[in-house]
Amino acid sequence: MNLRKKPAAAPQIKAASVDPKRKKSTINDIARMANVSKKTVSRVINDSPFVKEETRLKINTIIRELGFAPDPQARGLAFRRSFLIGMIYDNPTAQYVVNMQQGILDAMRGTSFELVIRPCDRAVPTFLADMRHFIERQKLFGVILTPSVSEDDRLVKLLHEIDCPYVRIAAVSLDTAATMVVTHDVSGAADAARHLADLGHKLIAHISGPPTFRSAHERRRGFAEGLSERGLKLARQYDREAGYTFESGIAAATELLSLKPRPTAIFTGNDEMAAGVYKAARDLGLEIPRDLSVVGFDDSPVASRMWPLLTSVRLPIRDMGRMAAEKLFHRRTEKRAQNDDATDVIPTLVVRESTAKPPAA
Amino acid sequence: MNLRKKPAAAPQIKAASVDPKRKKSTINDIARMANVSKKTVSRVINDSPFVKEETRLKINTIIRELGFAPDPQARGLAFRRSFLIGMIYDNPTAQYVVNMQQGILDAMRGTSFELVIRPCDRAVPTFLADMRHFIERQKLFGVILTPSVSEDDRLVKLLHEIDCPYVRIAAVSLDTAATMVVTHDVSGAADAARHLADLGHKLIAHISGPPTFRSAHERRRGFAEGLSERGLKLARQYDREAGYTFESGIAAATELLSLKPRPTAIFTGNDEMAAGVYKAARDLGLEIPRDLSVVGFDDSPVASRMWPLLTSVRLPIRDMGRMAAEKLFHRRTEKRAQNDDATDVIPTLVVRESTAKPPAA
DNA sequence: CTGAAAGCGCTTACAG
DNA sequence: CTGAAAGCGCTTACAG
Repeated sequence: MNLRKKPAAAPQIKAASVDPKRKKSTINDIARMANVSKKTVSRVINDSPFVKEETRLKINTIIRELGFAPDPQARGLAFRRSFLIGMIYDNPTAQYVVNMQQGILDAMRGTSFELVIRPCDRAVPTFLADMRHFIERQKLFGVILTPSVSEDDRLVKLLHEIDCPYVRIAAVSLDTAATMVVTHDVSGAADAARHLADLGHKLIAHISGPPTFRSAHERRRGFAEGLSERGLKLARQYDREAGYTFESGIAAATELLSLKPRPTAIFTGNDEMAAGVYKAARDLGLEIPRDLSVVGFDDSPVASRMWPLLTSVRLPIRDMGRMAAEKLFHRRTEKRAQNDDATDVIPTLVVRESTAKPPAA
Repeated sequence: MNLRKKPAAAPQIKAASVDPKRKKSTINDIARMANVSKKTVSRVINDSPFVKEETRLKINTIIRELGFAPDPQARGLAFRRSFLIGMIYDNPTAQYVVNMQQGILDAMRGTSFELVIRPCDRAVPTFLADMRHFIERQKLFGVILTPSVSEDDRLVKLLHEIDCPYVRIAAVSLDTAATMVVTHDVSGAADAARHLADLGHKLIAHISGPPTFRSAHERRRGFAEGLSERGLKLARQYDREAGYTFESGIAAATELLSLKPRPTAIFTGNDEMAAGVYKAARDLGLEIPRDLSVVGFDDSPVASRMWPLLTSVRLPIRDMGRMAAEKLFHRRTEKRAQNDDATDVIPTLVVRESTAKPPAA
């Protein structure tokens, strides 16, 4: 810590407000200058309706002139709740995490909240104890949960027990509308299925994510539904489970592509696995999209760095973060009514170069 | 002291400690039970040497039994400084940001600190005011700066003015050793140069990052130095400036590859631009590495998703985050001596498939 | 080595 | 609509 102490500069309040080392003003200073009690200043800060308009105006003017901002720590101590929002996540995709953080920060701009981040691992034995410790100790105002930790019922139960507000982001509604941002992965996956069917594919395979992810189920389900709309079926032997990773995508695709008849199209549960399909196809001498069409999910940056550019299903991650944070803030305000509605997000299919008509049989 | 709370087995403190809604114990409870003043408990919490060993033991036992953890907000209010570490960054690469966050969190595990994140844009007019507001309002314990915002002298000047401890991560030492984690990009870039020279390349080009990034200069300089060690020179027409983005990489590479004689190798300031080189090469019908060798910098995940796998220079980002945070913590302890040493990070060249002998002339 | 008092900057609970 | 008192859970400054 930098311990250099400079003698306090200007005692006068006037010149002091330009001096970077001036003592920051407090609610007491404002109260004194406005000739009211600090409690009244507190009322203004907290938007209490029980303040005469004239008083409020006077106080607000002084606050603005002094550039006063209430100390969140002091406020938190008295409120018995901090102004910290926690983001709890276990999504391994960096771009997802960063976009989500950005979205939450978008919503927090101009508020007195700050974002504290908390990656976690649901598999460690101390998971729940860690989360509880984190939340209670910091007296978090609330938390935002992203998949797959957002699907963890033990955690949500804990949140209720310790009375911590939360918003969950998930592929399907798992909770009351007021706590959910629902991404409807089913719909995006169905788009992918229709796209492939409409190109003329019949031998269509799917590589799904791990069963511990709800999104893996939803994407698979949506894909199957989309196919059946077009009179097609997801055949058992073309239906593989993998782990949302590049390597697991290679393995699953290698098996799939050695089948007879070989599928002419593969839809993967995320882009990482699609990259694995690319690798497996190349190793087998297959050309995309001539010999094989591929559709991913996420529209991550790799999707547009791959060659050929990957057709993928896009979710507006940043917007989702913003909406989740807004929901959390509004849960304590009069806007409750409108926030009791579910927040729905519909994915869109981004068609690029990795899909084409099936090879002539 | 170690403040991690273990869900300790409930002692005589009755069933309350199992009840999730129990009132959390405070320093007063501990004091009462230990038959000492709260000030003495405070001394134990803060590792003061002026406590009798016996007293310390007794108090620590009770603390452990009750699973007591001091309230960071109350502590912060009294200390006039919070237990929040800020990470301030403007690096656009998601993987970089996430790895850095992870590293900082690694160092914070088991402490009472939390990480608050703050992306920023040095170009907006309110940049300095925003940063100041952020730091002063939250009374941050300290901040960690990553490139390129770590190179901003105005910000560092502000940090001194408001007495905020900081650690800077940068490609070259810009400040006193105690505040720096230096990544020595020069060394990694020189490795890339030697690697290409040793393969037999003579017509070697470089695409550098934007001049606003110190790393862009250092990587270019290191590359030129590595070449000159091998008796080669970075020719003017083979030396291009771009923007660290995929698109700018495409543009620069397209120009470079239309030159006569065409360069047989390109070193790019980061992997994103290397991906751009891949694209440009493909569009021109050139095959990597047969017709063109490519080396990137960052060893980001795309490097091993591209085809052929990209040879790239790797920096241990997560470790760098951890080291930066440790430096920040230790600046207030007796370990000062050892932390006054600069922290040096040496990049390593990861050779993959994108480099080979130059085509026979 | 230990403690009683005052205070950090706010809000709650109560009173008017 | 407004205020005086007490308190949130800690630490500092002082005293012994």
